Amino acid sequence: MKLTNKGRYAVMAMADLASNSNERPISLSEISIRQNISLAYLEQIFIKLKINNLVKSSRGANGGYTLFKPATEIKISNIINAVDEEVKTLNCKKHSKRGCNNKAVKCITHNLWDQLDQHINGFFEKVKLQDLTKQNQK
Amino acid sequence: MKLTNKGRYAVMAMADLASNSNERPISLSEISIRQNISLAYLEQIFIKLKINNLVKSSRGANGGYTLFKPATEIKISNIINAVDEEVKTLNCKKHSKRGCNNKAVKCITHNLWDQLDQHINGFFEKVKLQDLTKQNQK
DNA sequence: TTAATCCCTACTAAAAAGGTAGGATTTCTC
DNA sequence: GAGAAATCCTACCTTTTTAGTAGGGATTAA
Ligand code: FES
Ligand code: FES
Repeated sequence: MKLTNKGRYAVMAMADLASNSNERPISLSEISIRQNISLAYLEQIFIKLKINNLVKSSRGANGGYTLFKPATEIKISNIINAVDEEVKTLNCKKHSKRGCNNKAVKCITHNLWDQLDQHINGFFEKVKLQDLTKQNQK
Repeated sequence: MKLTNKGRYAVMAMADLASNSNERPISLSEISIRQNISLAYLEQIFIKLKINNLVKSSRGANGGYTLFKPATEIKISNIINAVDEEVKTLNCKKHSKRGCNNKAVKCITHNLWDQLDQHINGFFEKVKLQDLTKQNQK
């Protein structure tokens, strides 16, 4: 399973966007400063967020990014998946009959990882971006 | 967060041990063949399992490993932790006041990762090695 | 026209993962 | 006592992934 800075940064940046936007686009340099993430790295992350229809961009001076849809409709899982950080706990291909280690049968721990997978993804499905905005932080 | 082959192998090997032992010690070469894991790599894993009192060893011919305590009393979290695969989703030090990125305050996503952490670790705490033995596989 | 901004591609340094290699030590069995 | 089977121990290595950096190009508001 993977969960690294890229995924964390993506969620941080989206939360920043959701917290600070009031219609106007937010530039990456703003986010870079507020969240202390390198601008060039942010750019790479936002390309993926854009491709996945989580944000839209406006170019040129005073440009920046805005959420593509309301923060109530964006799941954390959408963000994580967008930046290629799928939560993958299984070692084998999920929809194959074969197990890991090239065996013909699923291994003894397969069910465990499968359940964990559902457990984690269920969590990411439940939480919305809205839940992370300043307004909702206690 | 980390969850890689090492942790998976450790759980697999422990499940193998729990499934196949009838008092006599099980050698790593047996496990290596059954689970298709390199012997030398298994050795490294078992050193850690031993240090953490999850297995005990008997050296010499006919030696091998046995569970240190009943499979009903070994949690998956014990195994994962033993091989240094702690589930760590937070970027910052948990018990510090400082946030990630060296900020003085916890970041906007901190609570999310903290909850995820508890979610996953709760799962690993609930499941016992016994649940993975052949007898319990449907 | 200029500055701010997104867009795009390529490269790279450092760390982690996933082992391999080689030998030393212990203990059972013949 | 010799050999074989096993654990123990340390060092090294290769590949992949992570986490960026660098350098420019295209677009647009003022
Ligand atoms: S993880 Fe699916 S078969 Fe081992
Ligand atoms: S993850 Fe704890 S402060 Fe950001």
